[in-house]
Amino acid sequence: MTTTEPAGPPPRRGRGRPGYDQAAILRAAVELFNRKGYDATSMGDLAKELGLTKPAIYHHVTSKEQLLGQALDDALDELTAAVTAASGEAADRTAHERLREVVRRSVEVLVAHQPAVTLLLRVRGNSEVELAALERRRWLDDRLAALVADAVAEGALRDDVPPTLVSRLLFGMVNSLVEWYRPDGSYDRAMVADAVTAIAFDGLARHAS
Amino acid sequence: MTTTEPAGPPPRRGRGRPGYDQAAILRAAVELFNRKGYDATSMGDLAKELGLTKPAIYHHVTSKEQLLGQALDDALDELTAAVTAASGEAADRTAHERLREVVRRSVEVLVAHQPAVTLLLRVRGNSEVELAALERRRWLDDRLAALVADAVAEGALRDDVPPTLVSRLLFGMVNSLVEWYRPDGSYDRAMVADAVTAIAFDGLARHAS
DNA sequence: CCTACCGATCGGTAGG
DNA sequence: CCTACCGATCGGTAGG
Repeated sequence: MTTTEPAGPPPRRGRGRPGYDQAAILRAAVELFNRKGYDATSMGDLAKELGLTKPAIYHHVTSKEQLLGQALDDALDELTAAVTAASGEAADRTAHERLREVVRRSVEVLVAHQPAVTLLLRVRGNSEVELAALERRRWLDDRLAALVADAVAEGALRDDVPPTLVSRLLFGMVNSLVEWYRPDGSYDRAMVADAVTAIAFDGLARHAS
Repeated sequence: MTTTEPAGPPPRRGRGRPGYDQAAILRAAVELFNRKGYDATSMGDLAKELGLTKPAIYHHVTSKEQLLGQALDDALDELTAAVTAASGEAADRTAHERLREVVRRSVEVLVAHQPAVTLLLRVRGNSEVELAALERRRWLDDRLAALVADAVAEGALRDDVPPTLVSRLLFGMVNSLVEWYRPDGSYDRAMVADAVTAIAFDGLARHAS
């Protein structure tokens, strides 16, 4: 991880002019891409946001698409780590246990890396970069669907709904976090992870217990 | 409702040239907006899709933004009807019953009007048209959250998760349908509505019964 | 000579 | 419904 300073004026380095590094530009770009949409955001918008000129941005970055690609790779790396950490090395744990852990870890990644994941979930496949991201995302979806299928086969989950449908609805709920979650809002990370897990596995209805 | 002909070559009207009407152009536009994103779709793309020239499109349509606004209004009208039909006229039904019906009706609207609703769910607020749509959408979200709160207060739903959080996760799951549902796919409308309702209220876990 | 930038403008394309 | 265009703005780069 790079140092994550709070947003604000560019840090002064040495006695030169204020300077941004690649990471700071990427953060600002992702924030803008999410607020306005990738295509609706111009490099001029990004420059204005940073208080730079457009050419100054190209001193740090090779293209708009590269910024997108890096954000998507960040999100995909985190999600892949979450899925492989929880779903790999079966043996000693049931599919049901691994699925619960994947859900919890996914929520944590969504919350911790919300901007990048939000961008990922909106990708349409309009370029090579986007198509590559969609392919990695499909791989993740397949892993998750397989895990759900295992948990159903194991007898831990209801079998009156097709596993692929269960998987889509479950991770549809998880992914919907990016639409409203705000790190400074009323709910902290653990609370959201608990709520998602509880509702997904036990339902909204009041418990019989 | 206008006549909904299957997609295909433009219908011949009388002895003139092949002609599109506003509704046909709107359908094609919404399909493109969803496939590539609104901003990434040019009016030239739409013209090519329809086999027309760009100016020919402007014979039927006043602006790109107007096409967006009409699609968003369609989606919002349908969703508003679903919510008011199910949640209004309380008296004889519990909040829990009304909530279940809203969920079911919402799923049906999403499936029946998927292209327009998909567009709605991706709106970022980049223009007056989009801001107006977001405002109507917020009104719907508030109605849904109130209904969930009533059902919790009634004792029908679990009270260990804040009602606003429950509402967001529940309709996050419902709305995620637009990301993958295909009318020609393996699941029909009723099956999806049943699955969503069952999973949402009773959870993924196998029943004790 | 480096870094971090600027004013101006490139070739193309947007909506209309 | 087309050919022929407009004002503006796009992502990206020139020299200094």
